[in-house]
Amino acid sequence: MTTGPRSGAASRRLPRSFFARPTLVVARDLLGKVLTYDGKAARLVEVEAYIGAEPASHARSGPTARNYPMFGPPGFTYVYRIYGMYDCLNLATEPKGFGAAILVRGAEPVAGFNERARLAGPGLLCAAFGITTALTNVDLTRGPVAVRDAPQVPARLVGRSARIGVGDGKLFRFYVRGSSGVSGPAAARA
DNA sequence: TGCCCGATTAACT
DNA sequence: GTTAATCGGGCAA
Repeated sequence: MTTGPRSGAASRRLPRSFFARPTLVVARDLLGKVLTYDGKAARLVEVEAYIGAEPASHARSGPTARNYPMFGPPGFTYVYRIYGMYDCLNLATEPKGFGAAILVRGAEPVAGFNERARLAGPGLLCAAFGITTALTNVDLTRGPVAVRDAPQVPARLVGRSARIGVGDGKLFRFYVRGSSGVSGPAAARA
């Protein structure tokens, strides 16, 4: 996999307790962690938080056949299809009576991808991984999709901004400054 | 049952 | 900056 003293040993999955915290804290801490699925691995560099019944969230109208993982236990996936053609991966957070999840928007390839793989953008990331809505509501602590521990990104490299494609001014987007795995124009990566 | 539109992306002008 | 691709969810009727 990666180089380093224990390169062969796969790092451990993040435990349920990692996700069972306030969503904004989980979002910030997810930067630098490694998403794995189907022999592929990528370092997370851009995420967005969606918390409760705010208008921008799929949870705004309460639980439905699509969004129910947002209302379920922390540490499960929520995958939805957007514009009829792209899938987006979310990670449910917080033990709760309201819907909350983190949208995985960008990552840097670590292993298992071809050289041209592009993971900057939620639709592209899922397409590169092969993640589809069939993988919604799977347990990150036991299922085929996992998030593995890795060193925290230093605060000086963490950017925060409004969410992409969301009109409100909430600073719920977190990203790694300067990373090629961050979506959007250059200004959104600085 | 129909209509509108979206947590997107790429390919235009 | 604008628009097409493409379709299921949510709400009005």
